[in-house]
Amino acid sequence: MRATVAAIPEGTVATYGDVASYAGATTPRLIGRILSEDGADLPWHRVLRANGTPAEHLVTKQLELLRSEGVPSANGRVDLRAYRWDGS
DNA sequence: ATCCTGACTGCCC
DNA sequence: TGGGCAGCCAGGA
Repeated sequence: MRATVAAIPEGTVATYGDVASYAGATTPRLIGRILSEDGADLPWHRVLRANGTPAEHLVTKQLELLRSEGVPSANGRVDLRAYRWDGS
């Protein structure tokens, strides 16, 4: 699972649901939980919610990091249609 | 064993 | 568009 998150290409993002699916996690919540505990060394900033917005606590920092990677965040959220990770 | 909480999602008004 | 509701997993009190 941690490997899955780490595999997310730069300049790309994925939803908790996606990561959960690719990583074999049974529920998205598990992803958030793991990330909050073991996500320190992972590109967690590339993981967003289903609507393209990051979690309240991270909004600022996450969008900043993404922006520096080439992922334009419009109006506090990312354009999933264009930057969503396809899983490969 | 039970209850609460949390970086979530999808479905249904 | 926006809000409510029920599943989900793990760890701590």
